[in-house]
Amino acid sequence: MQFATWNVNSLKVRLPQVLEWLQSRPELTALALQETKLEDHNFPQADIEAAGFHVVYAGQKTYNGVAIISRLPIDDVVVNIPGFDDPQKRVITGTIGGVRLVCAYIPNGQALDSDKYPYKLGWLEALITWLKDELAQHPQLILAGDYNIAPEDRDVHDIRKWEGGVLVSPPEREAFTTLIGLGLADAFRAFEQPDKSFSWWDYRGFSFKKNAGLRIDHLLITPALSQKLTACEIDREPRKAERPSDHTPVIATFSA
DNA sequence: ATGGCAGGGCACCCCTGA
Repeated sequence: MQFATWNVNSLKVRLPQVLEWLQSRPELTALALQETKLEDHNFPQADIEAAGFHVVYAGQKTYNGVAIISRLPIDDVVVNIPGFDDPQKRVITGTIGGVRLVCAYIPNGQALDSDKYPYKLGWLEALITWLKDELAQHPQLILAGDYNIAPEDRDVHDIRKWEGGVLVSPPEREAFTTLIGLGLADAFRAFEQPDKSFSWWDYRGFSFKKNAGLRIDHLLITPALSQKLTACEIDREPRKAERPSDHTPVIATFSA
């Protein structure tokens, strides 16, 4: 079993790359997508199903939007965070092969003095509250997505350029630590990894070429899945494509 | 310190991203 997360920054633009990537990874069970930027009536469900996949999605115009593409059926689908009134489409959850997969696009926050920053912190609080319930019901759970949080300084190419801003602020990192405190593990850090491993690079200033990136896309997993975890990697290849997303996929592999 | 790139809406300049 293999699960991945990828912020595609517009599925309309990236659909061919996503299908090509899925075909290049026949062992992948399911892929969590963020920033589809498509209203549901424009979602390319038929194209994805024609390629042999199951798919569920929840989107809106211009911003946000999430989806799960899977080789196995997707059951018990929930959109957004139950009990949290949010007009933005940022979460979709389903059960795939006995694994509860939560696909989340955590708010960016924009700036510490922006209204979007308290929205981000409140959003994280609501996610954590709801996740406690989900975890009680699903021993095998993955919180996959674009967290918009670089958990540690080693997840930032140059902390001096980012400190004092969103993605690295202490309250956000504390929310990440709270998630770990629920018993979740950062699948990527379960293994020794190369220094300067990132999942996002700015489009500007040749950031990818300079590897001036951040690690903000994560797969947090429950103890029952940690026992089965055999690998976790960031696939940098899609970032080299023409018209790439600024994010690249993160993949976790589990033994049966 | 600033802007730089990309996508989308909408109607070409603005918003947002990270």
